Amino acid sequence: MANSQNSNTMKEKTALPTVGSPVRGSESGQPIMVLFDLLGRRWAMGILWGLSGSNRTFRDLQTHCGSASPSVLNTRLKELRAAHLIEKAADGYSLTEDGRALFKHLEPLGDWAKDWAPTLSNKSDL
Amino acid sequence: MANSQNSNTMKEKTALPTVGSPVRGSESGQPIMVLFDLLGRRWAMGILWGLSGSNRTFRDLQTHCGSASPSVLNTRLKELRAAHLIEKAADGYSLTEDGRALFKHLEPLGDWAKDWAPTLSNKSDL
DNA sequence: AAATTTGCTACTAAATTAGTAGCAAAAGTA
DNA sequence: TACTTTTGCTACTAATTTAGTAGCAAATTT
Repeated sequence: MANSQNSNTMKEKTALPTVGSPVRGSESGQPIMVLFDLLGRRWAMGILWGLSGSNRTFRDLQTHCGSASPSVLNTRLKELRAAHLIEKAADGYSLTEDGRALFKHLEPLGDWAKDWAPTLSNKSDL
Repeated sequence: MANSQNSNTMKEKTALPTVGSPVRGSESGQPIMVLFDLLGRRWAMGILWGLSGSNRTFRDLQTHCGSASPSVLNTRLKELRAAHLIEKAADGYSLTEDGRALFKHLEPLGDWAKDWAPTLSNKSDL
């Protein structure tokens, strides 16, 4: 299959967030904001979530992520790889050590969200 | 000042994420994805972060959030209020109980990010 | 009662994402 | 070996979201 991505194929418009530089959503360039910029991009967290269970191929991720268009999915995969949160394994994409560590912190949010989410429909007053 | 926002002034195009319905970034409508959709929107996490220290007025948030344009900031504030994560107090916007609980889970990410972020510049190979 | 500050709304431009089509390399099959 | 299917993308246009600027009315301060 076409693994045509060599080191400098990424002709992105969107800069990868880096420490010390202003990122989308913050001028500070503080680590937490860099992280938030990255994770805030569409499908980013969904990908991490999807890979937490098992490795997945591109096509696999595509269907798992509902309807993610290949262009966005691929862009996000590149970014997450550049951020060393995911990597390519023999059987598809997988979380790196860093990615797994991050997921550990993200996971509790899932449980919290289960309690929180229902209140949206109930208390909703806007 | 103009508190012209009565219950149904929100003529948004973007739907507020709710449980059970597909959200941006996921078709599942699972709580965690609803949360991610909400938090993933530009400035959302930055606002929570900003309010975690102290209450802030609209204008205050604007400067704190770097350069957030009033339109986006206001949209986000409405969404976060609808999600019961923030609310209006006498001295500006503040986190609700839910918001504070969520922040408790988000906070550790800040520490983790401090260790992770530097590796971006070092290991970067894309 | 001015002057200033606050909390927005409105509008246009720029950036990001969605969505569809398609193709070359790899893998599987006969 | 030749053929078929699957995988991993790239390219392109349309739709949606965000940025950015201007401005105004209510509240607050002087």
